[in-house]
Amino acid sequence: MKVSKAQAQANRAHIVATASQLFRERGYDGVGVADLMAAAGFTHGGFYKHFGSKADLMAEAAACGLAQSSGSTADLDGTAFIDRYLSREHRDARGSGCTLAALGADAARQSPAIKATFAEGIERMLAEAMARSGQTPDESDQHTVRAAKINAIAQAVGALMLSRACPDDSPLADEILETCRRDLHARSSKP
Amino acid sequence: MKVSKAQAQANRAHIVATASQLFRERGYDGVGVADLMAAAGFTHGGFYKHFGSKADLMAEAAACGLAQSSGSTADLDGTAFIDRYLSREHRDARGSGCTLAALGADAARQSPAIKATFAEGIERMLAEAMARSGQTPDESDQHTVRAAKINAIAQAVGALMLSRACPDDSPLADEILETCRRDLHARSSKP
DNA sequence: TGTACATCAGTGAACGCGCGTTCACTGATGTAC
DNA sequence: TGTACATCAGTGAACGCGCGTTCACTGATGTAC
Repeated sequence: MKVSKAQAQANRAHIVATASQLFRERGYDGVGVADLMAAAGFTHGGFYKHFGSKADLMAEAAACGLAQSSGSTADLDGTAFIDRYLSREHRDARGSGCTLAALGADAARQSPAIKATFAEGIERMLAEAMARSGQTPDESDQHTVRAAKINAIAQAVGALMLSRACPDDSPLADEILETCRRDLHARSSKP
Repeated sequence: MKVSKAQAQANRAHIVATASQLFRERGYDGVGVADLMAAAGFTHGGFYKHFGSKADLMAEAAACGLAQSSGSTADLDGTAFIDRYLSREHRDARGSGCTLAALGADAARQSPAIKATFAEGIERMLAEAMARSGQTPDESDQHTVRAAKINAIAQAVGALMLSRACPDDSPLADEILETCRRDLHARSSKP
């Protein structure tokens, strides 16, 4: 049963979005092609009509996840972003959360193509963080602002990852989130 | 061919240490039992004379890696530790480097037993960081010092992970390391 | 101390299973006349 | 506009392969007499 060109394109996009979520939840090695296609509502055979290999999809899913997790928070200012990023809700919703924190460590073991996608994702998150903090972009202290954002992103991503590595009911998991949330607020208010 | 009790115990410890290194390099799903036993100098069949399952070994290897990566730097003061932790050498030597940065994201998808081991590892790294900074432990500002160390560890672990997620020759990979190194130095010198 | 036997760490073949990938087939879509 | 045919997204069986795990076997170690 063939399907219209527009439908096929929508199905493809849906597979990429589903994969992006499942990979964030279970890691690249934790999701099989058959798993993934079933989750998207298809049988596994059709996979190779859309993608050359699982690795190809991994690269596309990474790009999709990195674009979406930054885009969805573009409306927030710095303070609200920090609260949401380092919330228990975000920690417990890996599938719909930050791709950097969920798959950054996995990316380190993947192909240069995927690593390049992650580097672009970090640059985008950086650009958005700078836009969010409402700096005037007319000065040469851009350099200082960029450094501050790199520090903040590293701390936020690290805190989220470490919090997730703790058992679900661990007091340490909450302590890491709260401590870094307070510190990042203090840092962003007095530059 | 049987082997002396002492030798068997040494072999077991060697398998755990080898596993700890391989897991840090390739992730839990990236290393097979046969791989691992061959790397340790054995055939795969003997594995189950030492461990109940691969998951059991994963827990032991995590404990081993977390104990060793902190212990090996106990002699350094805060400044030297930061320089070593956020060096290119550490970034490029995942197998012998920090288990938190290499496997923290993987741990989030593993059993509560492994997560508990990681939480203990974070507590140990915290205790050592506090000892390293030479605070007098007689005050109730212990609380403030602990918060500062949590912030520093989150930032350092996040920076290392993000740097590793970038392509090998990426300027961003070095920039993240250098920026966070400078910031952590500034933070630790003026409390 | 010397001999006989039980133990058990390590070997290597074999197991079922799920993985990524391939393939012949289907049938609605899109195109040519 | 209507008819005939090529296209190709999606199906489901099948492929080889490597995984975690099991097992019968070996032979030096450790123990009992």
